[in-house]
Amino acid sequence: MTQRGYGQFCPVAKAAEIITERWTPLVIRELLMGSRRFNELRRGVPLMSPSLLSDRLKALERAGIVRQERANGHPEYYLTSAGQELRPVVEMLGVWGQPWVRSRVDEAELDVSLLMWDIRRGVRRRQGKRDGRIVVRFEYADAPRGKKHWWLVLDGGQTDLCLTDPGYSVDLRVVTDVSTMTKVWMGDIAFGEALRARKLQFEGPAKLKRSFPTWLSLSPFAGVERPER
Amino acid sequence: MTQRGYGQFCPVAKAAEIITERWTPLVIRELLMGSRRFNELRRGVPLMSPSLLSDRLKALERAGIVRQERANGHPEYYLTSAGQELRPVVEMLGVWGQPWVRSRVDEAELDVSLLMWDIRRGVRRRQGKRDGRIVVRFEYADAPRGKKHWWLVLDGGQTDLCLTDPGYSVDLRVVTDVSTMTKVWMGDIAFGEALRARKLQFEGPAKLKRSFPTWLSLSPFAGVERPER
DNA sequence: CGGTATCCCCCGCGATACTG
DNA sequence: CAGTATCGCGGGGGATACCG
Repeated sequence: MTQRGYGQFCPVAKAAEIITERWTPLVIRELLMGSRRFNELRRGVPLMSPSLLSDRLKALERAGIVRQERANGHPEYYLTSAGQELRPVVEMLGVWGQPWVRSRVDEAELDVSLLMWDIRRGVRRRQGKRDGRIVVRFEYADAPRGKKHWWLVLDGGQTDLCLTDPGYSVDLRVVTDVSTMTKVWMGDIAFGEALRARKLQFEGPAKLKRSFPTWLSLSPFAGVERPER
Repeated sequence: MTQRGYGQFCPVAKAAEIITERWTPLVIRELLMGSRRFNELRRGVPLMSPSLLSDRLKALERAGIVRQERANGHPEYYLTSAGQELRPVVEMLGVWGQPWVRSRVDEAELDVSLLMWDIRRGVRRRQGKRDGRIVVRFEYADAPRGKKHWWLVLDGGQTDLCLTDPGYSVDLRVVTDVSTMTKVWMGDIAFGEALRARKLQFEGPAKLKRSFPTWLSLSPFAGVERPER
């Protein structure tokens, strides 16, 4: 954004100088979503180069938005209170963007890894605790080689995501395609709707099939009303 | 911002692709503030080149945020309803930025023209109607040559701003410096405070002096609470 | 007044490799 | 895992002039 500033004292301008730099809103989004570690942040913005992420984190630190801390030897990035106050800004951005997104579901932007990473993050943990380990296997026929099969392992409140068979027996199989699962996660189509249209199939115990949609949490913007444009 | 997009389907990313491009938030701010004509917009973002402004307006039109219309022969730019829905975003940006601005009042960013333009826009019109024409002369000793004296002419609900004596008799003289007037307008210091500190002086009928602060409207963010950072 | 056209610089950022 | 280092290019955007 060649951010030399706008030369204006207006608060909108001053705020924009910092947080509307390229990638920065997305980095803040990741931090707001709870990502802490460098590579964790990277997974949320996979197309951003590591050096640029590093630059941005430093810029945000200088701006008083981010603070780096060490947790058992590892650096972690936290939002300061000033950073947390950006939540409404990012939220409004997403709320505004939701109808826009709906109008064009760009196939080129479908990204299984990103989707699965979001799903992993959103899983409501409590479920895992009640029923011991649960292993869900996602199968995307249309995903690129090496990204077709995903294992989501819920165990004792912890959630792991694997691209290689962790060896546990699979409790639930979800067979679908990237586009459908993305739309479901985005709130564009309802879970049951996808099932009925046979765009998404389930295999497993009835009880698990019933509870699955309750602990698979959708995008934070899935519920936003989307009036026609 | 080299806006090739972020390659993400997330609504925050999609929204950011459009409205966090360089200058765009400020252009939207100007439109939200009621600017309609091309050169009127330019005055709000004086450091932006006209070709770039033109580009951005077209991009915003393509994005469905702005619509160009012709009013008695002259092109005017309006926010569509999608564009108007950006008000909370820009507002939150300003509210967030206000404390940041306070911490550094960058002298280099003081701009009399911008300030006077903002003041002109904010003047509550009704006053002019009641009392016929009112001419206020602003005198900034520290302003650059040719920008020291400003005439604000309120006449029949219309407000004009001149850099050359329009010839009318002056009803009220305001003598101050750019930094002080900017701080007052930003809500950093109260009007009375500036008066008491003799950083700002008045000359004119007592009645007008009393009413002046009531129809000189301050920055939309003047009232925002600014906790220490 | 309301923009276009052009030119060119510069640096942001993408790519890739590498290190502690 | 958590970043740095380096390099090169592309094009964004600043400056300026000009046109309808």
